[in-house]
Amino acid sequence: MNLPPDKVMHKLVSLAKRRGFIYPSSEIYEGLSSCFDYGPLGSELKKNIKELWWNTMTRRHQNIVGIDASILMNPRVWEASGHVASFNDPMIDDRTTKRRYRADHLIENHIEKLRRDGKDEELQKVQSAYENVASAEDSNRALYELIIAEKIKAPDTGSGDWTEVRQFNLMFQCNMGAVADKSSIVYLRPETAQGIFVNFHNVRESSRMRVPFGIAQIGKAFRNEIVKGNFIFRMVEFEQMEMQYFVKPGTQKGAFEAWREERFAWYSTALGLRAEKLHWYKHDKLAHYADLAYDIKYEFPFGIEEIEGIHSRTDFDLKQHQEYSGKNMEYIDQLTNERFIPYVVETSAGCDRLFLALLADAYREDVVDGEERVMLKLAPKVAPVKAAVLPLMKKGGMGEKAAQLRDELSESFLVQYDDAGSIGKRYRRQDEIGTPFCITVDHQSLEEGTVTVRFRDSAAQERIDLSRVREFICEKLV
RNA sequence: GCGGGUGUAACUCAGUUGGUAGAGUGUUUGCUUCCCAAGCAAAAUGUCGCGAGUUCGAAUCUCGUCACCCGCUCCA
Repeated sequence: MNLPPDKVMHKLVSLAKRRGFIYPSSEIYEGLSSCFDYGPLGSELKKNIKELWWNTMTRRHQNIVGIDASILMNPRVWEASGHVASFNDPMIDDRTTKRRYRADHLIENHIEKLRRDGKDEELQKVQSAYENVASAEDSNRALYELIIAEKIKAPDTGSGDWTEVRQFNLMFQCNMGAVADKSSIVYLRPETAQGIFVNFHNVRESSRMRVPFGIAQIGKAFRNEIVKGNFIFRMVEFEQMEMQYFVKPGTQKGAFEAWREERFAWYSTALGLRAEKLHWYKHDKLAHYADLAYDIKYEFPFGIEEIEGIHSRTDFDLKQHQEYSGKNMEYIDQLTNERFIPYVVETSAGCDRLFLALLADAYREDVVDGEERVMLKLAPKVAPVKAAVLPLMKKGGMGEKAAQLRDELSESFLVQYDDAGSIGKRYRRQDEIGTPFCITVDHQSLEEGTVTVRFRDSAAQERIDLSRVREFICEKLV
C-alpha cells in the first residue's frame, strides 16, 4: 500500500514513540533540538545493527580489527585533520529573498563563471583575491568585501542584498578541567576516523597487521548543524560505524571498488533493504582529502539521502599527522623493503540513519482477513524482538506452559510474553513492532507437545514440535 | 539562523463571541472467547508546550520563549 511520503514520516515518528523505539530527548523539559533517546525496542534494534556491522567487518575479514577510541582527543588532532581551519562554514544571507548561501561557494561559482566566459584578466584578479582570504586577519570580512566588490549575485535568484558573512563552527567546543581558559579547550570529535588514524601504528604493531589491513570503529560523533531535522536523520549527536582500510599507494582504486561492492551488498542482501530504494551517488566536487568518493543513498520518505560514504582518502590524514605530530607515519614493507605512507579507503556509515532507513523500509500497512494492520517488515536478524510467546487462553494450564517456553527461549534471544486481550490483538501488537514469529500455546500443545508458529509477513501458521522452537527461530536468524 | 506552519491524555484530534477540558484508539483489571484489532463491565492518565501580560475570570486575546514539521545550506 502506497502512502504519501510526509504521512509516512509522521506515522513513523508516532509509532516510534508509542512503542518505545525513539523518544524526544529530555522530553519533560521540552526536549532538546535534534536530540533523541532510543527506547527499549529502539536500543535493541540499534544494538542489532551495530553487532551485524561489527561482525561483518571484523569477523569476516581476518585483516580488520576494531578499536574504541576516546571521544575527546588532543585538540592538535583537529588542527592536523583540517577541522579547526575548515570545518566551519562562512554563511551569508540575502535579505530580500531570505535565502542562505555559503559565502565561499558564491565566490567559487563566480570564478567558474569568469573562466567559462574567458575573462582571464578578471579571473586572475578575483582568484588571487580569493586566495588571500585565507591569510586575511578577518576572513569573513574579506569574503564579504570580495562579494560586494565583485557585485556577486545569488546564482538562483539574481538578488544580492547581502548581510555580513557569519561563521558557523561545526565542532562542539568544551573545556577540559575545572578551570575554563583558552588552553583548556577540547572538542567533541566531529568524526570517529581520526581516532583510527592516530592509532595507526599502535594497532598495526599490537595486532601484527600488514598492509592491506583495516581498523573498524563504532562510536559517537558530534556536529553543530546549521540545519537540523528530519527526525533522527540529522542529529547533532550521532553514531558512526567507520572502517579505514590502509593500502599500498597505487592499489587504492582496486580496494575502493571491492569495498563499494561489498558495502552495497550488505544493505541489500544482509539487511534486506529494498534494492530499488538504494542509490549510488558519485561526488563530483571532492573534499580536500579525497581522490574518489561515492555515497550509498537510501530513498527516504523525505528524499534520497546518504547513509554511507565510501571515500578514497589518499594519504592525506596520515601525512598530516606525521607533519603535526612529528612522528613517522610510514609503513615499512619488510618483504620489499619499501617505505610509504599508506593510502586509505574509508567506509563510513551512519548508524542512526541506517536505523531510520530500516524503519522506513519496513513500515507497511496492509489488510489481513479484511482488517487493516500496521507492520514493520524487519528482517528477523534486525528485529528487536525475535518471537512472542502467547497462550491462546489464560486458563487450562496454557499460561504456565507458555511461560516455561518463554524462559527457555529467553536464554537465546529477546522474546516477549503476552496474555492480554484476544489472540488477534496480540498478533497485531507484535506485527507493529516487527516481531517475525509468534509462538502460540493451545490445548493441543498440552496434549501432544506441539505449538503453532504464526508468521508476521503472511499471517500463515505452521505447527511444530515444542522441542524444535528454539532451533526453528535460530535458523531464521542467519 | 531566516520565512511559513503546528503545539490540548500514551497516539490521532475536537473544544463555539474568553466562564476552571472532551472523543476515538491505546493502556490496566475482571468476565467471556480454541487463532487474527470481537463482546460485556470497571479504572487510570492533562500545570491545554513553558513564562509573563490583559481580565473578576485565559486552552481561547497579547508578548516572549522552547520544541516539532515544511523550505534555504551542509554532511554520517
